[in-house]
Amino acid sequence: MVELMARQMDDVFQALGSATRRRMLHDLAGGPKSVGQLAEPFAMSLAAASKHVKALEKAGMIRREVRGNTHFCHLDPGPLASAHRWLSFYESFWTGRLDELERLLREEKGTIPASQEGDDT
Amino acid sequence: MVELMARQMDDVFQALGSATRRRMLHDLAGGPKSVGQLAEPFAMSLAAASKHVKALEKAGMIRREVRGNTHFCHLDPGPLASAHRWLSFYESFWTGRLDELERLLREEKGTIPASQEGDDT
DNA sequence: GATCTAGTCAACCGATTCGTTGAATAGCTG
DNA sequence: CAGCTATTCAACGAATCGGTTGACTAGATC
Repeated sequence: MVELMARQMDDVFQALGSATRRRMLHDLAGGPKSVGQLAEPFAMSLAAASKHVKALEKAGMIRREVRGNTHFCHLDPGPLASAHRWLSFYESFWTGRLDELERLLREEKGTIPASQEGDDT
Repeated sequence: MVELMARQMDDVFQALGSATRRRMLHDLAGGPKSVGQLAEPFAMSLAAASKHVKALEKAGMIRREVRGNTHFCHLDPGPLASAHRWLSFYESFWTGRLDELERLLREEKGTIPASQEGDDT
């Protein structure tokens, strides 16, 4: 199941809404890193960086593997794929394929994807 | 120029980090809507909805056309395309094409001057 | 002109965010 | 054991967020 509920989508996009965390994800694309390694590029306390890691973890984009003293963070691309998929809905819009967009909108009238449904306040 | 600066990316992802605003974007995909029309699905004051619209506008995802009394909002897909493109960097990760990811990372070494630690195995 | 409608603005409030610091935990090392 | 390393946790403060209400502006309508 690739679709995430609205709440999880909130977490994912909110996590992505920080250059610090985007940079961390990017660094993680090169392979697993410890929290300390992730924190290194930034002029902030380790505790602050640790909170960013926690935010990414909460959003499901990081998987933590505690080995001895150090916590290794692995990138989990699932939520990124979900976000990408959510945005793809609008792809026909920026590629100019409005007919395709219209098809998507019509098709959707029957089945409501969770990623498009905002329910709470 | 498709790339946005980090600050603008922050605005875009932060704007997307709310189910309310995602719903507004989705409604806008069907065509331009007034602020009142965008606010209608939600159990919140018009002023609150207006703030959400402003957030989307600040992120560049909405274009406003004031005609007489009412403000018509048009979807501007540019920032969505940027976000989509940003996420595409990780696409090879979730499709399992790790070799492609590695190529992207290597290719990027030349173009990005930031203090990134090079750790090739 | 009076009034209704569409929307913004400013002030306010409670919750959350983003950073700090100092203390605590747990593993490694001499 | 003492002490270093890696990391979290708790408390705090400033800033921002998401909502409210009441006042305001501007266009439409009678």
